[in-house]
Amino acid sequence: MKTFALCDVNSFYVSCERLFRPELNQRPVVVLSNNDGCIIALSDQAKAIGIKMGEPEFKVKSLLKKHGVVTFSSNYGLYGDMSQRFNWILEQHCDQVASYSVDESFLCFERHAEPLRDISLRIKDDLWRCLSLPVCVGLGPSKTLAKTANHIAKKNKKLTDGVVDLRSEKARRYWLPRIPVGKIWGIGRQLSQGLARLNIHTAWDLHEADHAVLQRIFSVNVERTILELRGVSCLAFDEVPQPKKSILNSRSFGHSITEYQDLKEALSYHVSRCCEKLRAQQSMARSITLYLYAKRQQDRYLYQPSQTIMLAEPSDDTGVFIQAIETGLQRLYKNNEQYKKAGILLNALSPRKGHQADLFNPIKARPELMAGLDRINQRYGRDAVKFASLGFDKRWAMRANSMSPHYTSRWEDLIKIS
DNA sequence: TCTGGGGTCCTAGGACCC
DNA sequence: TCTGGGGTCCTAGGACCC
Repeated sequence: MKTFALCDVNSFYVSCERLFRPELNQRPVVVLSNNDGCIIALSDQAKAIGIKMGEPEFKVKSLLKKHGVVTFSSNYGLYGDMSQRFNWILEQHCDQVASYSVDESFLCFERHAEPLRDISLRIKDDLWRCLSLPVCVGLGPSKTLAKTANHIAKKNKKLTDGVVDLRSEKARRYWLPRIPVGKIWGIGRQLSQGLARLNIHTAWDLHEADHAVLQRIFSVNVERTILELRGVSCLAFDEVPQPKKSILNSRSFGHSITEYQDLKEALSYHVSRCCEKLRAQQSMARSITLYLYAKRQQDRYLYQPSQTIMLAEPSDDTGVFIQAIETGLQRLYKNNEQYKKAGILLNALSPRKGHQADLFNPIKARPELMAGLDRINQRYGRDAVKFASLGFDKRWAMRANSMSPHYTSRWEDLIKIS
């Protein structure tokens, strides 16, 4: 019998910052999103003050100040590196580890000598001892139950010691009626409201519901969730990450932008990042979409034009896509518009291997040039070599006013002990 | 004045075909 | 006044996740 475990780091970004600033361990700490916009990670102490996940920073500025909350801009270099180390430790305890996101991984146990609760507790101790990362572990016969168990462990750290096991019917009968249906993986706000109209309020109510009927009313996903709650595993383990089916890169600007040239530089930057990811997973793309965002009002962009361009054949050459930007941007650009954000989406991806060139419409591919570009930039840092259309002053650069050092990934940021 | 970014999957609807 | 049925493919948009 297979058992899934979900290991999830508590307040991951905050915990990464605290590793190098242990004096902050009992203090309220928050981490801001890109552009120092929203709060995307909070310590328990910050939650206790009443700060909420996802809130814009400017709205709680006075609260942060009043309680002396320590604020960080997000430092993705650091978090990415810590995430790798997190997985290395997990791999020492289980030979099947699948990273699900930067701060959580699924483990799959099929044969194990010890009780899984003991293994889970040891994983937890090891992560704390080696990386100062506090985690909770959820166990279950399906991924959804493992996720749910993890949620329960987080909400009841003292009672459960950070490990909850939902493999037995008895445990499910006890816990599922205590979980609001909206806390189940895959049930968001809309679905919770729809389910409430059918008098389904808790995870147990959903567990008991008729899956075929709910499939017709909602979708196959809801049906799958119900089966998973009953312990029938429907979601694959996916140890090897599947290649992405679309690749997106976008950023809000530090200040609004009106000039064509600045937009072109920003879009060229995003295309460069997208193409790097594309080549890293050995894919080619045939479709590129440019997005511009202008004027915000009450939670949404008023004006959000986009242009999709289909190439004659798939490519992974940054230069080819930069040319496409020019075409797209000329169609999109409006004089005097205040642009807030721009992005690039690559779609219609296919594996590079086995790619067949168009006999009648050849596009000059330069695989050696692109490979060289990637090698140089990996070694000497991002954009050590770049296309001229990226420009040189990054007038659109985002704000990041309280970034911590790149302790683990830049020589000059190494901690010095004197 | 100030509101993140990167993904996946599903569904509905239109175009098109026989 | 009356106007089929079935299928595929593509796109846009929404819901959800972290």
